[in-house]
Amino acid sequence: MNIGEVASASGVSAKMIRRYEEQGIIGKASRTSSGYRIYSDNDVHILRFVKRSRELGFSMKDIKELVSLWRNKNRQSAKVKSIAKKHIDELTFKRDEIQKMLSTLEHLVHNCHGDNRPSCPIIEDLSSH
Amino acid sequence: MNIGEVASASGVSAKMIRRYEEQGIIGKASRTSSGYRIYSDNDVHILRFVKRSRELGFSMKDIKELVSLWRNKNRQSAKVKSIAKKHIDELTFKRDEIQKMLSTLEHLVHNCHGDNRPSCPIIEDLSSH
DNA sequence: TATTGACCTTCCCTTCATGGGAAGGTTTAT
DNA sequence: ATAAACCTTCCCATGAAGGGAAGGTCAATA
Repeated sequence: MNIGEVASASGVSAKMIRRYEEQGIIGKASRTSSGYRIYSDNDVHILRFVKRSRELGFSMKDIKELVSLWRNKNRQSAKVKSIAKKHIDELTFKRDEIQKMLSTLEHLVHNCHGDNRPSCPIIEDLSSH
Repeated sequence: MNIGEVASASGVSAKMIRRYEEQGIIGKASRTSSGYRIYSDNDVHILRFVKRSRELGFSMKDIKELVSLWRNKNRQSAKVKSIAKKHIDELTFKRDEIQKMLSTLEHLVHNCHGDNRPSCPIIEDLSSH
């Protein structure tokens, strides 16, 4: 398979496949005599793993480690679990930060008439802190 | 006040104050004969407005508009409200995406032994999608 | 066989908000 | 006078992705 084929088979763009190769997340693809990258079914599998990891919000740094644990038949599940736990903590923090913003904004929006007059609790909040 | 003084008075870094000026979010500061920027108390007020808006997660593009509405005594609160509503929708979407990731991850982590054996439902999820 | 279109290659730029740091000029206090 | 603490502009980095240019390759069709 060339890069376009493996891209549509995996759902990862050709652009990102080249970038993952640069970053050492996937191995360097072998090349045809004219320089085109060549891929196998196994590469599709790896790329799907990366894609699923991204969907769960893992950073590329974490994914690099997860891929290497995946390939390591002697891995300790404790290592995988600790990466996932740390990620859960980060996502929880982000979600809570967003929730705090939302609670404030919803309150302000609720109290704003939203008409053609200038009086506006949203602007008042922004200018009074 | 020079930029360092207005930075500590407003809580916005000198770096960002210069950038906001570049982006047209705040007006161009006047200068001393040697080129140093000069600020007034009113500039502190504007910078705090910007800072508070960032704390509520607004984009710089939105903030530019909010600042101009703030200054416009003939503004329509409906305009402010619509910016805030759109932002609420975006934050809600983000929060929900994160929540979906969290629900999956929490389930996986819960089922992972986290010991020195390789068997791991987290890795299995990632490699089976 | 020649052309054309669809692919591939690398390289650089853009996003978004922010920070780091270099090189050089200014102010202030000792 | 000198040193510390400022200021200036300019370029680079982050993280994950995309846009697009310039040029090479491949395959099908006229």
